Amino acid sequence: MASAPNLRERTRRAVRAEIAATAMRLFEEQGFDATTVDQIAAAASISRRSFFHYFGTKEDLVLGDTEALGESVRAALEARPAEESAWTAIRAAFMTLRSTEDSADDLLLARLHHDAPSLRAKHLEKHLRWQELLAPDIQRRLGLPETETPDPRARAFVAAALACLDAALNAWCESGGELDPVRLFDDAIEAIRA
Amino acid sequence: MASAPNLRERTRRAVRAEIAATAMRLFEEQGFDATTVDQIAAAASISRRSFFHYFGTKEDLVLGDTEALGESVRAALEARPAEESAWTAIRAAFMTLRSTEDSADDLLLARLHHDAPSLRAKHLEKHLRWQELLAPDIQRRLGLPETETPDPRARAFVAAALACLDAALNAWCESGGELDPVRLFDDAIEAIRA
DNA sequence: CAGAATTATGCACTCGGTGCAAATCAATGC
DNA sequence: GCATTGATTTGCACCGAGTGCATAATTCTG
Repeated sequence: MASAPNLRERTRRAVRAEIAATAMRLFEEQGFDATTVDQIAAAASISRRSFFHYFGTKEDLVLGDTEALGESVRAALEARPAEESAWTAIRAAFMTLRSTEDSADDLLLARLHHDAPSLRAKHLEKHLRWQELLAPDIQRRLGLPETETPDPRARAFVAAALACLDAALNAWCESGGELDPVRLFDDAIEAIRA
Repeated sequence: MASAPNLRERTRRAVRAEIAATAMRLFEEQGFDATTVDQIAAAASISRRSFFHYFGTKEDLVLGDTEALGESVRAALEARPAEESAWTAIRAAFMTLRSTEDSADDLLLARLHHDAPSLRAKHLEKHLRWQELLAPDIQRRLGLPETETPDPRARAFVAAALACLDAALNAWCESGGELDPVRLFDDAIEAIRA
């Protein structure tokens, strides 16, 4: 579906994919910070300037399309029945993320996040963005009145849920993929609410 | 206390304070991102290179000493009675932060945080650091066994508490200092645990 | 006051990122 | 098939945050 609109779009996607692949190879070899954009561009046979036409920042290479993913989570959240509690609804919405990820190279991504401060920073900023996206629906489910700017309680709720998600994924990676991420997530929530 | 050990230390502190003051003035006038380090250095009658001897990054000007503050919170947390629950203990530890802050220019700081993405990023990284600092004590209070690397549940707990703190302070700032930050914080916790 | 230790400064450099203008190349109408 | 149009590629010059290094100025110590 939507495979070949025209040559332009096809090559654009292909080039983008190859840049990302090349970059990941380099990151794996030398680490994220030690790899420069010039190296990536050279390895992908592209000019430095063109690289920045495909990816706005170096971090974008490893942190996919934040906005699109956030929107999909929001859609999943709002698709849940209205009577569902905030926790069960957001839990279900997060579950939709699992399908897209391939556990094979997820460990690599996690390892990158570990030693690259700039990556962690952008990752957290992504969460801030999601916070704004998911807060309105959660606000409804918490029984709070609608407001122009999200209620701090809704914001805190979403941030806490994201914190549980991060902690779970982090522990899952540190275990080398052994532990069950869903179980870790549920345990984290349990710890907070107890 | 510890006022004048020698001239070196005294001038150092004085210069540092004046750099910070000058910078805040410029930030207030032009915004954080629009103010360059060269401007700050020039306005403080100091060389650009010397600026970086006083502050490692531009963000450090507005985000005080992360490590020291984190340590003080950790000390406050560990000073709480061992039987106290994780929530009440961490709440009490956070309260010790209130005394140091002067509500007058806190609103300015919050406004800076708002339109400066790099500041928000560093702020969140600070929280990550605190997470590691506070997790061990919380882990004990949650009745979890000791581990070398913190239990994800403890990490999630601390992150959630920090999220509540941030949401509360954020709402407090947006209200122009009208709302009660403690009340906001407690309400945020309540929303999560309900 | 002389020598050791800090601190201040200038300089050159790296790296991420952006604006601009010229060149290249695909899509479209004729 | 060809010219025009519009997007893409590229090079170039530039900026701003940091860093390493060597030198000069200054404070502390004997």
